[in-house]
Amino acid sequence: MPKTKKKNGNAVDLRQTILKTALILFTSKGYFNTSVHDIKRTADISIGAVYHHFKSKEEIAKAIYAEMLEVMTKSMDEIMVQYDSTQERAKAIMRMLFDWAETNPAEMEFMLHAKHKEFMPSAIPVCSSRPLAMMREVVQTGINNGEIREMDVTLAATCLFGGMFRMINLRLDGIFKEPLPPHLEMVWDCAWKGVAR
Amino acid sequence: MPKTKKKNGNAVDLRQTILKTALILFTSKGYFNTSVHDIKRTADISIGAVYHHFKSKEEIAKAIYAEMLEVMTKSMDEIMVQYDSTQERAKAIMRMLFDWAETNPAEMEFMLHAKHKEFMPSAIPVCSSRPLAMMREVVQTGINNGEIREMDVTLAATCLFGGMFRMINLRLDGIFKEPLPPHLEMVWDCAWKGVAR
DNA sequence: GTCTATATAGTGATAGAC
DNA sequence: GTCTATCACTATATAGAC
Repeated sequence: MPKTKKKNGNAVDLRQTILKTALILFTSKGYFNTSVHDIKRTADISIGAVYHHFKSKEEIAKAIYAEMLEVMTKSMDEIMVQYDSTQERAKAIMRMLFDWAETNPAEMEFMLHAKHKEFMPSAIPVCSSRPLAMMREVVQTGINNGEIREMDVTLAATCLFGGMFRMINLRLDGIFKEPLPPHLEMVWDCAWKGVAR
Repeated sequence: MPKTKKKNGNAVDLRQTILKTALILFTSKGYFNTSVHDIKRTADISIGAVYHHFKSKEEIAKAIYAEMLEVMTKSMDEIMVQYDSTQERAKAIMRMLFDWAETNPAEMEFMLHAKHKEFMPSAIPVCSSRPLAMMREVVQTGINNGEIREMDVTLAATCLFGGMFRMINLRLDGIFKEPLPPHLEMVWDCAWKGVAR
């Protein structure tokens, strides 16, 4: 029975433990209200372990961000393959994000609600990220093929998805008390009516 | 010629200078990236002066917040008096906020974009504030009198104003490059089509 | 009411034993 | 690879002179 030095039981990948713990603290208390000592304490590990896996607190946040962006991009890609029309694609995106808000609230909070610029000045803004760009592309395609009215892409994308983003924020903040997925049809209907030709 | 001890020229109301300086720094660098020494330095006053007028850094933020909430409430009240229908009222609200985003970007940024809970844990959330409540009331009235489709108020309000809020955020972040007011008609049209009966 | 100087506490990060 | 102990620094806030 090989001995490792950790006092924790299952520290196969301490890295993931740190990321998970940090995410929870960052989203519940905020990045700046979370010290590395908080992370260490909550994860029940030493500060040396934290700094062995990440060179700084900011790097932890950046790792969370990058991982989440990758997952989102992958899901978007699948939607693009699975559906053809802008209407179907946009609705599938909305469904996916509503679902995630329920199943991965912390991740969603961190991606959609956090002010990344303030603690990860070097990271690319969410707005310029691949997933968001894909959403605009979906809308642009819709404008080109006549599914969506002629107008500025950014404006159209914002009108189409703005209500959804805000619903998610309200939900994550605990203002909206009910799970989002059952309201998909209604929110989608309002959004699509607004921009459809 | 009466002598005062300040080294600054026009420190009639140093309090306002502090608030204005703090607002700019809070919105440009973020609350946590702004130290009281930053405020002191930028406003070219002493730290003693700051702490004479405000008992803590958080109190400065709370003062900004309260002042801004009051102004917004007042403007909302005027809109309620000036217009009768939900359609007119909601559109007037949108116009007002679009205008403010251009004329008072820092104030708007602070009100709509900042994560108040993280640095003013005791302040009431924007969502529960008077102005936001009034927006929901406008929508509720619209549902009652048939201007807006039958549905959950929060949901309707979010669908109606969600696009607008997001446009403002994009604009304040510098993602959307053009002034918002000229786009009012388009955004309003999308929003209203979505929820109108 | 405004100033300078300082107390106090906690932060991000490192050193070096094991 | 994980630990403990500690550094260097910066932050908020206070004390007390003027």
